[in-house]
Amino acid sequence: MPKHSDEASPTEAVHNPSTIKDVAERARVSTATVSRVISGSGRVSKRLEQRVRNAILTLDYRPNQVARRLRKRNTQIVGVVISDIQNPFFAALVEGIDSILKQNDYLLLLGSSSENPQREQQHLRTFLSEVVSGIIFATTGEDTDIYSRIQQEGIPLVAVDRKPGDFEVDSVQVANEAAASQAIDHLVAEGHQRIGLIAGPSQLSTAMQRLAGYRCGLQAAGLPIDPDLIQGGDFRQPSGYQAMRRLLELPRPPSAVLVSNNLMTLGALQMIHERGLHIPQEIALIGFDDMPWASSLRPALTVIAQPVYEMGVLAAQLLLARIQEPHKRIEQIVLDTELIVRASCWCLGSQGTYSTQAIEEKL
Amino acid sequence: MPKHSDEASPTEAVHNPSTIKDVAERARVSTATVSRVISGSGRVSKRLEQRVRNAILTLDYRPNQVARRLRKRNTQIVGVVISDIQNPFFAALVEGIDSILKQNDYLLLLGSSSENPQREQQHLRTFLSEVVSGIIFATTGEDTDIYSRIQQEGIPLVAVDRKPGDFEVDSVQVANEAAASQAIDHLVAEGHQRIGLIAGPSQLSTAMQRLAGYRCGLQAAGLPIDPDLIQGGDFRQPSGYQAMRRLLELPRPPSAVLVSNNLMTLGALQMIHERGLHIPQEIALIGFDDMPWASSLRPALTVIAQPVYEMGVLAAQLLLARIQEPHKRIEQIVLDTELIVRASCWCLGSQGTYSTQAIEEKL
DNA sequence: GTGAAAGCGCTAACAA
DNA sequence: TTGTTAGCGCTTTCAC
Repeated sequence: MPKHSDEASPTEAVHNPSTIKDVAERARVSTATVSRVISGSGRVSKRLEQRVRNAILTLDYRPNQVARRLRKRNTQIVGVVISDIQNPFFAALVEGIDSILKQNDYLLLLGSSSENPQREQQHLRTFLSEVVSGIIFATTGEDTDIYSRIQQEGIPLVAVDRKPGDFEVDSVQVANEAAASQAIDHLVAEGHQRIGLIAGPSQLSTAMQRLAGYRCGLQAAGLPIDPDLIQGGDFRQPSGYQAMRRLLELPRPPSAVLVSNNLMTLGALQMIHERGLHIPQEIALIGFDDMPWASSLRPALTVIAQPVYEMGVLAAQLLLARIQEPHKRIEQIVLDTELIVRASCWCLGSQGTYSTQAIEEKL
Repeated sequence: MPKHSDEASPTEAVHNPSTIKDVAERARVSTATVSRVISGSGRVSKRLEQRVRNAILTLDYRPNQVARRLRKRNTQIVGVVISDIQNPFFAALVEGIDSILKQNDYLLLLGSSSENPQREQQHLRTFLSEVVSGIIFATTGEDTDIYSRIQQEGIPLVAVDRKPGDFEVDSVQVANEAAASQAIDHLVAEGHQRIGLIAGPSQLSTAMQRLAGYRCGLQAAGLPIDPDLIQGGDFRQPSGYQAMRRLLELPRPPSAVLVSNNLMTLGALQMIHERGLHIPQEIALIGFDDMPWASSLRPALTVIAQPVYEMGVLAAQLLLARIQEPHKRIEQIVLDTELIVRASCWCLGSQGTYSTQAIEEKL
C-alpha cells in the first residue's frame, strides 16, 4: 500500500529547496497544519506535530522567508542608515542595534550615506521598497522632509546619534554640549588658557552641540572666545589634519585642542607628529569618542567616551516598542558621556602633580 | 464620462503603499504593462508608457521588492558572513563587496560570526531561508561540510580572506606566506637576529600561512627557529597584549616582533608602552594590515598592507560571475601585499642609515 | 484540531 | 503591443 505520495526523486533534489507543500505531503497533513507547527501558533495534536517535525527534518526544510514576508503584515526587517561603517563609532552602533534585532528575529538592512544626503535618500527609498518594519537613521542633517513623509506613511522611525532639526521623532543621542564643556573645564583646570576646537560640519546636531559646549565651557571659565581657535572640519581624517595645521600656524597657537570626532583626531595627531611636537607638553589633546587604539597611542589619548553600543541597543528597543505601539508617546533619550583622562591632556604647569594613572579607565 | 475608476480616497492614503494594481488602474492599463515599464523589458508604446509613468509619479509608487523577489527566480540578495564588523579590516572588506553589489542592484545581508562556528552556521541558515542568490564568507575555519552542502544545493559561494581547508571554491585571498617572509627579510636586513612572532589561531588559513612565512623567512636567513619566540593569540586585542608580555618576559626577549593581525598589534603596543619600552630602539614592530591609525602612532607603524577593499570587490565580482555562469571554472585569486616601511621597525644598528621617509607610502 | 481556499504584490507565459 | 492568467511559498480566515 502507498506509504505516501512521494512524487519526484526523493534524494536527488539538486537545487530547489523543499517547500511547505513537500512537508505537508510527506507528513500527510495540510500546509496549514505545517504552518501552525512552524509558527507555534494554533493547536496541533501531538501526533500530527510529530509527523510534521519528522518530515521537516528528513526534507531539511527551511521556511522561505521571502514568501512568509509577503504574506504577513510585518516584514521583520529594519533599515539602518549611517554615514560610514568604516568609522568604528558607527560599527559599534550597528552592533548594538543588531544585537537587539537579532534577539527579536528582525533582519538588519544597512546603508551607508557617506554623509551624502542623496545617498541617504536612495537608501531610504530602498528600505521603503523592501517594506521595512522600521528605520533607524543617523541623519546627514539636510532635509527632514523625507523623514516626515516616511513617518506619515506610518513607518516607525528612530533618530540615532544625531537629531534632525525641528522634527519630532524617537531619538537617542548623547549630551554633547555637556560633554564638550566638561572637557574644556578639565583643560582649564589643568591650566590651559588658549584652547582650540576642531569643529564639525554645521548641519550635524552633534557638531553644533559640541561647539556650543566648547563656547559654554570657555565662558564659564571667564576665557575669551577667539574665532581663530575654532577651525572647522568635516568629521573625516584629512580635515582634522588640515584644521590642526591651521591651529598650529596661528600667531598664538593653542596649548590644548579639543577635537570633535574620532577620525579628525587621527588627522590631528598626524599633523602634530609631522611637526615633531610633543603631546602633551607642547600641545594637549582631547578627542571625542573612545576607540580601541586610543590607549595604544603614546601618550595614551584622553577622550570623551560615548556609550555607543548602548545607543544602538536603545535605538533598536525604541524602534521595536514603536512598532508594537505606533501611537505611544515620543521618547527622546539623552545619554551621558564619560571623560576618560589618559596622558594626552596634561599641561606643563600641572605636570607631575596630576596622576593620570589613577584616573585611568578601569577597563 | 468617467475619467478613471479612482476608487478609495485618492489623497488620504495613510499607510498602505500603492501597488502595481493601483498604478495599472490609474493609467488604465494592465498590471503586466506596468511591470514592463518598470523593468524596462518588453515593448511598450510611448503613449502607454507615459501614462504609466505619470501614474507612478502621482501615486508615489514603489515596487514591492518582497513580492518581486518571491516571483523571480533570483532574489538579488547576497549574504556575507565575516567575523566582526568592528574590525576595520572586515569593515573595509564589506565596503568593497557592497560597492559592487550596489552597482548591480544586489542587496547585502550581513552576519558576524565572532569567530564562532555556531554563529556562522546560524547566519548561513538565515541566508538560506532568505533564499540568497549567493554567499561570500570568511570562514571560521572549522567544518567545510556545511559549505559543500550549500554548494551542492547550487548556491554560489565565494571564500574571502581565508580559505577553508580542502574545499574547492572560488576564493580571494592574499599571499600571506610571502608577506610574512618579506617582513622577516626586512627585519633581518635591519640587523635583527631574534625575531618574535605573535601568531594566530591554528584553524585559520591566514594565521597558518603567516606562521609558515615567518619560518620560511628565518630559514632563508639561516636563523634558528626558537619555539619560545612564537607566541599564539586569537586575533583579538587582549591576546596580543598577553602574547607580547610572554615575549618580553623571555630570558632572551626578541629585538623585533611580527604581529599576525591588526587587533593583536594594538594589544602588543599597549604592553610595550606599559613596560615603558621604546620602539624601535628596544623593540621593533611590524604589524599585519594597514589601518587608519597606523600612521598616527608615534612612531608610525610599519605594516604589511593588504588590498582589503579590492579583495571585497573581487570577491563580489567572482560571486556575480558565478551566479551568471554556475558551471564556470573555479577561480582562486591571490593578491599581493605591500610592506609599508614606517618608523617602528628600525633597529639600533642601522638607525640613521635608513630613510623611512623616502619609502613612506605615497598616499 | 484540521483542511480547503483565498490571496499578499508581483512577473512571465500565453493569447489576442 | 497589450491583456489575461497562473502561480512564487506562505499565512490565515473560515468551515467542518
